[in-house]
Amino acid sequence: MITDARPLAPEFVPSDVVHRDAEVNTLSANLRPIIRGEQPNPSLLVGPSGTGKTCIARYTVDKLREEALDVETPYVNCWEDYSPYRTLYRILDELTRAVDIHRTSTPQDELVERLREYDEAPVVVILDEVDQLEDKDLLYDLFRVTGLSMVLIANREEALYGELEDRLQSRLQTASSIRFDPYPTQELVNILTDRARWSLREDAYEESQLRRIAESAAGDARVAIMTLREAARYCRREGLTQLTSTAVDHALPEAKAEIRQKNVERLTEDQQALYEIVQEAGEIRPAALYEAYQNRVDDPKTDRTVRNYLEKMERYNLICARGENRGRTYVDAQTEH
DNA sequence: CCTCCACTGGAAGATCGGGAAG
DNA sequence: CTTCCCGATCTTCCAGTGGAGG
Repeated sequence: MITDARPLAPEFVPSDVVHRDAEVNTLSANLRPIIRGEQPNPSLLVGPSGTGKTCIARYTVDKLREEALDVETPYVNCWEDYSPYRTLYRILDELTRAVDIHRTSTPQDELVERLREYDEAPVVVILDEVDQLEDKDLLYDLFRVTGLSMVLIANREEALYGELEDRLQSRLQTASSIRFDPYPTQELVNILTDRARWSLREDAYEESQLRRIAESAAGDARVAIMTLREAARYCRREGLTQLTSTAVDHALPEAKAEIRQKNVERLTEDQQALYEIVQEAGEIRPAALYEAYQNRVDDPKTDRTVRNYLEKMERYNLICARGENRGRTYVDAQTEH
């Protein structure tokens, strides 16, 4: 029943976007100075996950490239490349293919210097999940590179601004921020209809099934599309030719589990042990957690290191830290409501 | 009110691994 | 080969926070 799986992939950018005209237009207008050879102010796309920020950023930047031929548009996901060094490396890698940059032994300052020297074309960097960047000073360096402009993407504006120093804050004042809200159900249905039309056999789905998916996705397009994909896979496994209600029911928890599983796999052995303990306990106090951890692994790290792990796992949305100081407990994000 | 103490998280320094330079 | 230098990771140290209990 699947004719083309690509439109169901998380990173797919459609050649035409729906329901985000205003956002696209604002972002296009922000970037327009590039065509005249001027440097645009940074743009800041803010909103919860699955509201189309990444998609619209990539889409708009691609359009810009069609109009102004020599624009480079490197994309960095700061969740994956969270250290300043890796972010810089990724940008340069996309710009120059980084042939002679070796993973270590090239100091960070030199990477910045190379970015400054790059003058072949104006550069628009998309920094996705920029609130996950652990050292925001890098933004300041990037702001000062002439010929480089930025599209910043963050879940919550406060999370970003809260950590910034004054000099960065004042720089970001000039940024125009574009707010993304969760999709209403009908818009999700339309998005799903497009994806289904591009990727599934025509007679394989009905709008009522897509609507069920849209309703359960709570405004999150990523969850909706992943659910559709899981449902289609389920049908293929079971040899069904039609998207059924059973398939949709199966798909929703599976889509969520898949997102979770991806995050767990990225953890180290120690971190996975911690995650298991929290998962088994449901809710656990710090001292008990550390004690259980010491018993579980052969060569336990110090408690301070464990706190760094927990912070990281919280950013991955695997666990939640509830309360402060003495009242702190760690909760499995899955059972947390 | 005050003191205790479990807990947090910043800062600085040690150590590791890998590539470059000598 | 050794030495040097880098980022990444982990440890050590510690000031700060706020709830519990005198």
